[in-house]
Amino acid sequence: MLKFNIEEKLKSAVNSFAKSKGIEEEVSFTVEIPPKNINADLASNAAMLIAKKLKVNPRVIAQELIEALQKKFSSEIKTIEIAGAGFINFHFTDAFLYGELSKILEKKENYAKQETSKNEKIMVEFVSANPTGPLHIGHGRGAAIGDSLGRILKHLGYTVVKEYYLNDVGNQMNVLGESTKTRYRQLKGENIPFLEDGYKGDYIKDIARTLINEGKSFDKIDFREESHTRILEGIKNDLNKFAVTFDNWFSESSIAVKKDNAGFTEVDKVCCSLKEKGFAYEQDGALWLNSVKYGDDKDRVLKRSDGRYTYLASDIAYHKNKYERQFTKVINLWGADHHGYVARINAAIQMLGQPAEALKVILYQLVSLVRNGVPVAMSTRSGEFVTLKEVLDEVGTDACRFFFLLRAPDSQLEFDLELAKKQSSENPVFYVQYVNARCHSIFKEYKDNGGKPADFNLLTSKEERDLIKKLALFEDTLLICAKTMSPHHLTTYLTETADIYHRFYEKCRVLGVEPELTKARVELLKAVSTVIIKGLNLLGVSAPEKM
RNA sequence: GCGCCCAUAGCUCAAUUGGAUAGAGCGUUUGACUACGAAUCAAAAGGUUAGAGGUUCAACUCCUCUUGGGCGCGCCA
Repeated sequence: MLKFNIEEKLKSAVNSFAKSKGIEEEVSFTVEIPPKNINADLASNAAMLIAKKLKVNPRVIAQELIEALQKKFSSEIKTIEIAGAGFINFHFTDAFLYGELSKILEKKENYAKQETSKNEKIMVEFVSANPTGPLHIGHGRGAAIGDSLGRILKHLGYTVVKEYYLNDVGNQMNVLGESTKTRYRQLKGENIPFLEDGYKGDYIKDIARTLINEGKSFDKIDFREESHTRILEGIKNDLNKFAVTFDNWFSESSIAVKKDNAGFTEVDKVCCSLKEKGFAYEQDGALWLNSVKYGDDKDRVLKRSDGRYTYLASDIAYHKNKYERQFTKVINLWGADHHGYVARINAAIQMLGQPAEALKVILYQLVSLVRNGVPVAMSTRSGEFVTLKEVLDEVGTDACRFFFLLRAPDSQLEFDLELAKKQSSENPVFYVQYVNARCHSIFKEYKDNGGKPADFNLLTSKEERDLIKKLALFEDTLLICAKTMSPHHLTTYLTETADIYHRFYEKCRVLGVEPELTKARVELLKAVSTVIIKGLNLLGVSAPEKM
């Protein structure tokens, strides 16, 4: 992991030092930003780890290491010192920090783009909610995480495709059609019972009502198709409102229904091939996947004894298709309730000849919805759920996305509807957006009357230095997000940056001081604004100039 | 019963993946608008990181057990 673009260089220097001491294996030391109370820009535990291997006093090793590093990094690092049990603390030269600032100003919204790893092609598959009902609040969390992760990876220079897998075949679609049909007849006055396993949500009634209003005759209506199309349209509208975009919509029917010239679907073919390779076998009239072989608890059915394929069979064919499209890394975002499914899909992709690392399933814990402290059940079938749209209408896209991206996917998220409404003016998203608004009102007032370029050497206060350092960490933050597959580090980073900015703003006047200082500070603000706008953009949050 | 995830300030959550005195927001208390936006800032209070052991120079982080919660265990999707 890079730290101020310098960590890698430091690491190799330390490793060659270790080698000169007779240590052959890599020393896995860290270079980190020290806690706030430590007066240093970077810190490393390298000496402690080397000393341990050599069984000598860490502070002695630290002293030798410092001498070796000092010469090598004189342009970036001003001083190095020993602290505590043997930590090595680094202080940057001003020139190094101003260089980072110039880089942001020069590259603007392309700042932090990476040149490496261009040949890696990543797919992020997320949401993929069944088109049997509107998106609810849980889907929203997956949507926010997947979309932002995709944006971040794209910004880092990877080729990224964000995809939605549409489960548009299977029994559920028939149930959906029947549900609408029954509602239609009921609305027409027929006294018939509703289906026991039907979809009970009001949206079904709405569709039925619309169909009645459109006046088509009953026999001519394809209830299944009409329901599917309308619900999908609603899903697309909600995602659009939520600033979530997809590069591709992949339909299950293209692998499970569509046949080739010989009359086989992709699902047929992949099952057949698994069987040939010995990964699947017949038993009790069904076809089983030998997923135990790759660590699953038990084998899984691919094809039922009645001849119908299971969902898993489709999913394997789908993943085969993904790799045929040359993705080197496939990321799936699933709700935590699907975790039992991870082992079998992992097994399956290995049977397809992929290394285990080619698939990464990110499980996000479900959103537990609370209204005035009372838990609200969320089931598409019970019809008793809160839709994403409802929440968006209440709290807005920016607040909703920021809120979802504030926490790690692993943490369970409690979403109190009443609280979310109240947060309209206290939500941390405004705290970050306010930074950009403040910058822009200064830009509006400022008049650049030419002259010499800005002199960053005038930016000497602690507040300015802290701000520059934080800006220079933007790139690291994105890399951490990519490494941990979670955008929430960026959300935290932006909040911290906003905090440092607001403190700077309080202490340092920009307008009305010496013209040269004003000029330098305006440039600093341009860099702040660039990073804040880009950061918010990667989260899918707007950065208005006026609020 | 078996498996996965989680437990951190009154509440909601962080902690750069093993580092130095565990941090934010909300809430509470006290102060700051006659210069760039007070959607802000300054300060205070709040912790045995669920509990007990273990590994380590160093544990919120890794291992074991206990307790408490969420979820999953179908020829459903």
